[in-house]
Amino acid sequence: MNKRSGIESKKRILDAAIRIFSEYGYKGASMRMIAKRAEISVGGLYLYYKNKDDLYLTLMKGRLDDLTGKTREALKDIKDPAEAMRTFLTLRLNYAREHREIILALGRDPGFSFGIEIKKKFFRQQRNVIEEILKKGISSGTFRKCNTQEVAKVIFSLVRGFIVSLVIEPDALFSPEDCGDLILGGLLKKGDNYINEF
Amino acid sequence: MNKRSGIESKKRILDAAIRIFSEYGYKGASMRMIAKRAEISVGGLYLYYKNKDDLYLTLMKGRLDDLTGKTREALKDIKDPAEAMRTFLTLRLNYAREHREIILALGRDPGFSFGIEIKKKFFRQQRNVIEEILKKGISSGTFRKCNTQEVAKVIFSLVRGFIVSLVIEPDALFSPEDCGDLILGGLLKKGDNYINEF
Amino acid sequence: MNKRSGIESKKRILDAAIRIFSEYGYKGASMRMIAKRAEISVGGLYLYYKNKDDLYLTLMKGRLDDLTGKTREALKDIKDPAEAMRTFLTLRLNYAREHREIILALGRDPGFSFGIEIKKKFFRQQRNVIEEILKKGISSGTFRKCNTQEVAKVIFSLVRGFIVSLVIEPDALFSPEDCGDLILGGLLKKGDNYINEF
Amino acid sequence: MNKRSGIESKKRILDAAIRIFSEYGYKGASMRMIAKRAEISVGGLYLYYKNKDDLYLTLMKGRLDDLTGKTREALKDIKDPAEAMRTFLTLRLNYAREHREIILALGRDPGFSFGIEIKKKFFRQQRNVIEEILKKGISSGTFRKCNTQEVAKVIFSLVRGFIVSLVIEPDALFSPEDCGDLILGGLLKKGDNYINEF
DNA sequence: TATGAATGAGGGTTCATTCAT
DNA sequence: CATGAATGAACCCTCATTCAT
Repeated sequence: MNKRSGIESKKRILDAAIRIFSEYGYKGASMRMIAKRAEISVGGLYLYYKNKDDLYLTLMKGRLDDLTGKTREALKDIKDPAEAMRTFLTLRLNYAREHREIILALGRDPGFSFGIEIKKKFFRQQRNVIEEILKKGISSGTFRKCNTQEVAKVIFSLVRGFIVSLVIEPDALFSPEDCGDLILGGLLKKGDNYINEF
Repeated sequence: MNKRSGIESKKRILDAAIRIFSEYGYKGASMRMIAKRAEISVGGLYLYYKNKDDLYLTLMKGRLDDLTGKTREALKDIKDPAEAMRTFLTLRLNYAREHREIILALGRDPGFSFGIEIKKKFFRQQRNVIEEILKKGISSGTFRKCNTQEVAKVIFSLVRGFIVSLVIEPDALFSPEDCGDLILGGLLKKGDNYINEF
Repeated sequence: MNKRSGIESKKRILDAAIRIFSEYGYKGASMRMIAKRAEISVGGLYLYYKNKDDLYLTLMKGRLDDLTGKTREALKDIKDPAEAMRTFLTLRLNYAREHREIILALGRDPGFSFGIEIKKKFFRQQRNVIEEILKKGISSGTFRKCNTQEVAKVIFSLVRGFIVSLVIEPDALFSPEDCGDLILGGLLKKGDNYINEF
Repeated sequence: MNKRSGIESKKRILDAAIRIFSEYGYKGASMRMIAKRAEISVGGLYLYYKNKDDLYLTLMKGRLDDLTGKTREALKDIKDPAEAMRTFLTLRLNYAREHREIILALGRDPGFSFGIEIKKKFFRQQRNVIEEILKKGISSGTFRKCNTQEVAKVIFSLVRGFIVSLVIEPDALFSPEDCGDLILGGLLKKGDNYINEF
């Protein structure tokens, strides 16, 4: 029996869990797998987490709160809406790449309902951040008028899709710069009048 | 024992499977559930499909090929790149909404590696469609010059994200029109010169 | 895989279960033990019974109903209360001896609440049978007046104690005859006036 | 770490154990539960008792010896056999009610064989007490002649059944007085000659 | 072509017991 | 004396898969 501090074990488990969950999904991950990866016994897992759900939820909640915090932090001093949008995109996309596991686990089949609530909350927060940028951009005259709520959804979906690509086909990943260019400039040449009442 | 033609049974199973897989995910779905929904015996399933993987794969392959076909069909007579892009977006987004099951199953936890190949092929095809539109648009002078491969990825991610929303939070769904406006026109006001060398 | 009829398997399981439950108690018995004794696989158990509780309850309910039926049957044509009492005692005590398993399982720790209800119902029925005999005996003048409810409890406890002896110390078993003698005649010599207002 | 004397801890554990065992049965009780109730650590339990069995056995042995002592004490100065019988019954029944825990634990599923020995010894002692009363009663002419051994078993079973009622259905409890009346006087009216050669 | 009883590995979880501190 | 983290076997239960019918 390796004696370890409780705190250390808790962290080891969390680290192992994020890896396993992101690799196999909630259902596909087994407590035995997680225990092995955490180099702890099966029973040991239950010393720190009430059950599989608890482990999963704790995991998600913690990591998501972290990302939310980082997002707000990065944006708080940026005045220019276009730059803010680029920053958001860059931060979000890079974070996804660097913290593959959390983000992967996030997109995976939870299989139980409560888990979804935590995610929804997070998604709402993210969309709100985008919408705020849009509103500022419109009122400052930088952005055209648009349905901020809808456009926020579109941009958020874009980020979401990027994340899914992390799981399924990493070759589909794109650069934050190109993404920013598209979002800000659109496809059409300037002077083109195709766009409705944009 | 219900006497049925093999072909009919095969179809019944596929229909049942798509429903169950999309509702519970690959891991969460059980052969018993599928058998029950298909009104066939458990053993009967194995008469038509080697195993769970085989059933899942056959399912995906068939439905995805169908969607690919529909996409090419809808686009083949459209000349204007902007309209083609809007058509693609509309088709793809609506298809996702109308065939929830396939698309959900597609986005859900496969839990085994081979399934990914089929998906990747489909995704590649979809991206190619987008890229073709982009190239035509640029060469016809309608679209600005851009890295078509990268931008195709961005647009495809957007669609992909839309689909994930179907599972996780349907309130995040947006309209194909708003989406088309953003993609085509961008956020910035005309005349704005923020965009690099776009 | 041994192919057997469902009904046969169901019975085999019940037989195995009664043995295991009576030997180890509800908690002490494991589904694996029962499966092994029934010469079936663990999974097979669950083909016929939803879970451990279900198996236990089905078991108890069936056997208890059987005993209740037998009791009423044996008593229904006996007119003489003293003979009825002797018959009841003999039947009950012999049944306990011959169906050790059920009765043992009955007295054992259920560990879950619903099981108790079934037992209570059975016990109440048994006490009612006794009380009826007492009432008839009193009204016919054969028995002295007494608090029939209380005395029914005493006699029932006696039977209950006999049963417990089956588990714990079979040497403590006594003959139905001696038991009948005591209940009917008491310890005191005739003519003795010790008894209160009996 | 609470500093306590070994003796005090030992007692605390025993007190906790009796409560837990009587509430959940041997199998249903966990060492953790007992530790918590005793306000000691899990490991602490094993400082005083080799294992769960040891704890259980020590517990039973101690409490049973105590009851045996009390029984003998109460009876030693009573000359009249009828009164002695009433006293025994009253003492035993009340003790069961007042020390529910021990008695409950006693009647509960031991799940392992050694525990039975201790109980058997106790039961033998109790039966001997009854038999002595019977013998004295017969030789003094107060009681009819009877097979003392058998009748002792009957009476002891009665007590035993009373105890089981404590667990299963407390409504089935009866008063020591009514019980004494039945045992001493029987059901039949005086003058009745039904009883064999009693 | 079809059935469904049977299997057994593996899932989540608990718990008596040990041992470094 | 005392702690409580750690262990691992065993528990109940599920499920993909097989096969006699």
